[in-house]
Amino acid sequence: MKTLRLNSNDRAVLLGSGFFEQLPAAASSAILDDVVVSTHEEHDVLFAQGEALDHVFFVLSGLVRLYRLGKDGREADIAVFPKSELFRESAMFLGNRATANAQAIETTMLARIDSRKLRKLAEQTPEIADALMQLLCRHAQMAEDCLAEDRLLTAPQRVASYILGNCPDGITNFSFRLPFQKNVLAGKLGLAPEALSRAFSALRRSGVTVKGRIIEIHDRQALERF
Amino acid sequence: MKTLRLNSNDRAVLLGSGFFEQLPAAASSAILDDVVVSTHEEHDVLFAQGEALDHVFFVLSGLVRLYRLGKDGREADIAVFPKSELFRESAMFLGNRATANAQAIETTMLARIDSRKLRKLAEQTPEIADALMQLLCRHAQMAEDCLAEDRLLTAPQRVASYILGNCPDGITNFSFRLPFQKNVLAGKLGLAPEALSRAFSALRRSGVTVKGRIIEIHDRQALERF
DNA sequence: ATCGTGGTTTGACCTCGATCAAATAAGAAC
DNA sequence: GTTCTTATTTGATCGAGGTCAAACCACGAT
Repeated sequence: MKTLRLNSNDRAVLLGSGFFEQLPAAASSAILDDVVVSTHEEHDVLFAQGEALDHVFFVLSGLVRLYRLGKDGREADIAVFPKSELFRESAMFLGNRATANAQAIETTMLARIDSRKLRKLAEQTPEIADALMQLLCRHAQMAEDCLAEDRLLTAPQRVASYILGNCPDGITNFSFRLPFQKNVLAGKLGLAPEALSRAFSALRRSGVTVKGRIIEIHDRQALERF
Repeated sequence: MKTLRLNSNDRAVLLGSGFFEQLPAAASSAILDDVVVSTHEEHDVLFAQGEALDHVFFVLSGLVRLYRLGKDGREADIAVFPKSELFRESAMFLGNRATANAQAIETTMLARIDSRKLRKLAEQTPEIADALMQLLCRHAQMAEDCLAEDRLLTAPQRVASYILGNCPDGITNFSFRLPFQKNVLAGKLGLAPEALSRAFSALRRSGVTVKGRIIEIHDRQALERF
């Protein structure tokens, strides 16, 4: 891990993200004032469950996986954060302790925002508090969705749901490229890689074609029915 | 469902809860100013997925279950809220739409706080914003915990974890009464009632005794190892 | 005490997905 | 291209839980 200062490109990425977009420029500047950037190699562990965390993280580039360890060593993914996502904002309000491990899935650059300072700024700036609350809700919502899907859907249904989430409404024919390895998708969906593979092949008869990372849909209806 | 005004007893319950406790009296009063109380019978549906929701709810008495429906009609519990819990605060920031169904598990009284107003007050009062953020984090955390447990633990382990969560640290011998039917506990843990029953009997050999709603633990260590 | 009703347990069976092992494909480096 | 390495797929097996049915039990109503 190397740490650097924020350059103007990084700054642009930050300001263009969902979180900062809705803030007045002054508020953003105040937050970004003393931000530090750190770089991480694939597989690097960013922090571990239980550690003290005094930053909130923003993914400038790369991909981060949040996961917990079972006592037998198995891993369960909680979330995957792509470029432009802010994460671990909730630690700020829960004693600054990490409740999960985080790992760089690929070469990753993070912006680190001092959490104490951010919290203080949130107290003084209603817009920041509001943006934080929206972010917290979004993340809570994602966890809730995930929980519901785990409990209600079979593996092929979860995969279908993931595909549909990446396919604009109303279109029947569509194709897109997975933003990460199938490996990672499997983890995100709470499946073993083998199960994901089998799920894809089960979806083949509903008009889903998989070539490497490219997913093609030929019949949206069929997927929705699945 | 009948609606009433807030009486002084209700008010005491509200003010004694984790959320209001940390607020200055003036802030609490402002929030509670035009709160309405509604009463619900066992099994009443409070709201359904997708409905517009312009209140945040507080459980004055009783028990509420939050759940989603699968397209085959199966239900998956997202959370169970006991007396003194505030819930659906996240809808406030996500377009005031319910993302799940809610049902009274037993006779229940709810205080309904106007969400638009609460959001406005949060903008003006940093303490309220802060309390809301803490609440959001707690709920996000619960969902995350739940997801991790679902993915990492077997049924008996989840039950053990639930029991341990109700047992003070450091004590080896302990007993408590379930705050609801086994039925409900099963749902909360993502299990069929039969599976819960079998889990309990699997834990018997680790020193757990179940008599009706009373759970007795005779060997904390054994439970932790499970 | 008796009856009923609804919660809980037990048994039998079956499905889904985890796991292990092995075969393939797909990149990356040369 | 060739080779090495790492992803992905496929096959075979197994176990955790879901589901259905039936027995059991508790407790309130009569």
